[in-house]
Amino acid sequence: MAASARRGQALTLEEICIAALRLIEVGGVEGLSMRKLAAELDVNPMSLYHHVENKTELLKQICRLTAGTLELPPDDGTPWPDQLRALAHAYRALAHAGPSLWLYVEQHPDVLPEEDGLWEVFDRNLAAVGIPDEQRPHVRKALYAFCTGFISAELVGALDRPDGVTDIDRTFEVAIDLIIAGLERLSAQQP
Amino acid sequence: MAASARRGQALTLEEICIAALRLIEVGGVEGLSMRKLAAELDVNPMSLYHHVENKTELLKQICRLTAGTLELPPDDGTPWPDQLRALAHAYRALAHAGPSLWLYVEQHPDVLPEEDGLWEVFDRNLAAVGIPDEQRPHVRKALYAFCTGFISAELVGALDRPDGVTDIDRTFEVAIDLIIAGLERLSAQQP
DNA sequence: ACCTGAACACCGTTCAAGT
DNA sequence: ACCTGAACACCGTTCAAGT
Repeated sequence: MAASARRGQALTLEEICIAALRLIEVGGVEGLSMRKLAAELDVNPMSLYHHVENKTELLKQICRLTAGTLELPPDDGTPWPDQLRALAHAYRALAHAGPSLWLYVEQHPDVLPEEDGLWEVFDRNLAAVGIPDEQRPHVRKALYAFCTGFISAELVGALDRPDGVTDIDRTFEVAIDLIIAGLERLSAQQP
Repeated sequence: MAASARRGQALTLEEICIAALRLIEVGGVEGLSMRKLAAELDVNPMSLYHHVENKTELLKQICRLTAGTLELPPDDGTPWPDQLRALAHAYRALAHAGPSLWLYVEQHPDVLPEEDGLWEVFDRNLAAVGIPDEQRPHVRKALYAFCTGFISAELVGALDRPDGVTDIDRTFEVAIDLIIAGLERLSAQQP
């Protein structure tokens, strides 16, 4: 009674990841269970452990897979405000493509090896702004925090409530404008 | 075989909440279980359900309890940048007092009835900045998102990594400065 | 009114046994 | 090499029975 007993083909890691992603986007990360996943694949729950160390390791794999699809703005001569805007939009688009998983990554940043590309884009553009070296790591982290903070607040519904204003895309633009304005002002203050 | 069988006194809601808070700060919200909580109180797990509807309702109670301790800056004549700074620091202090619970609230904003006081402080000060009515809801949400975003990123450790810079308090100040600078610039652009 | 034990429907994961 | 069933140690919660 081998694989062919329950299913035609052998189980693959890719197959597992795809099914897991489907389950996650339906029921959230906390709605994913190894047993449900196995049922989805018509397989014994324990078979999964031949392809994946454990549940958190599976999640890590999936997170890295989707994080790799982030489209970073290239290092052409584009003015820094446009590059920062582009990065913010790309990040938000990625979040909207898989909200549950994105929220999981936000709370477990250690699942990603290091978001090198992201920091590079920030640094390159902060240099263009004219932020002094000493301040750059701080500003870089502030930008990161602002960006993830907005998206996270949006995804969990924290921005739905205080009023009837529902144009969240507009709010995002205003938020970006605010940051850019702040950077411009810091820039103007530099010698 | 009543209460006196296992414990001297009757079980109270307050007692349950305190024990739950202790467990949460030791092992995180996901480390809290009704069964462990009961063990901590030396009580049958099912006894808890006489004082609390279920686990999520218990969490809601605890969240509301601690959220009530946020110290909002009063509506005296203090200049708006100072008031916003004070609010940011109060919010961060609350988060640091109970990181796990704070992160839980951040991902489940519906556990709090409505953060009225918070929005009032924002609005009052944005009026002082001179932000036009039409933009105010957007800017208000942006400020909220930035503030929670920073604290959340800090708590989960997302700001530890990119470099050796560890003075996170300084980073927080820089982030606030950046926002204030942005608001000042918007303010200057108003007629 | 408050507490309890047994039970149900779930988890993740280990381990020995199968092909 | 890959799959499986039984088992272990956990969950939250219901329900009928106890005082």
